[in-house]
Amino acid sequence: MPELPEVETTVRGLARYLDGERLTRVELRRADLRRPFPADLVQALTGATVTGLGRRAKYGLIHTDRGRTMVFHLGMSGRWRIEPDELGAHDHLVLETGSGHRLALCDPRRFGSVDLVDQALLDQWPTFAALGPEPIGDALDTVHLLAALGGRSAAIKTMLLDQRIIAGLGNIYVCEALFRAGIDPRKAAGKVSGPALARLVPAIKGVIAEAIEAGGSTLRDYAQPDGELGYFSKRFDVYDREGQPCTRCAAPIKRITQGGRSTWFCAKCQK
DNA sequence: CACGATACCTGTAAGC
DNA sequence: TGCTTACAGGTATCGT
Repeated sequence: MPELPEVETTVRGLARYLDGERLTRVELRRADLRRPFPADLVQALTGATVTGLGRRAKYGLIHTDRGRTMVFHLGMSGRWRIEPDELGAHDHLVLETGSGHRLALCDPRRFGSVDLVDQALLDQWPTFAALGPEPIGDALDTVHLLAALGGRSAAIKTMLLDQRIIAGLGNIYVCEALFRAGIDPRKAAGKVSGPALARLVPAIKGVIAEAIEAGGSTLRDYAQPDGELGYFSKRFDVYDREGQPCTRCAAPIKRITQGGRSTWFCAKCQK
């Protein structure tokens, strides 16, 4: 489910129910996701007031007035359910607010995670310290990509999924960005030309920004307990389109496996 | 160190 | 219909 745009949409949606709210009840319904929940999670959050929400890469941030931030990752299948009619087997963490809202972190595959981090130390938190620049904003530019990818022999597709190179790109948007930039996903990262990397930067920023915008435009769906989160509903150019015609040249889109994951691309448009 | 393979876990869809 | 297999939006870790 969630790549950066979906996490951003999720955080914006959660803010409407959590920002400024006191957490009156915190319930853990199992001991772990990918890792155990923090031992003091319930104690740390119960009675705390949410002072703001944020996002770093694919991590969502819920800041509290106790100086601690709940950091959540949605993994492959995670989402927050708003005002669920009833809780199911995959609703692992439940928050209730002073205004009477109830939110449940639902994650069937349990690849997600929840951590508690001192807000003042967030940037130094090892997980965050290792991340590359955000794909949107000024931090990502051609100079950074030239430096980060220079001399690397792994495929550009695989490198772009590495959160140390760029923080927040996932399989969908890497495939889409490489298509927009006209870059063969199989090409060694260090052999992608400067002009191609210069095309890649706006391709990445564009596809991410459009996806966030699309998510934001369907934010009202967020309030529906079983509603989808408003994923990039626009038709993808290549993702999950094996055998279908390229939107630019009509050649059939190909699917290959790289690093154990599917890559879709147009062999004619991407060199 | 760089890189590829594998593990984690459940649901869904396709194939036989 | 029922069983088996492949695959899914991510990340950490283990070999080589």
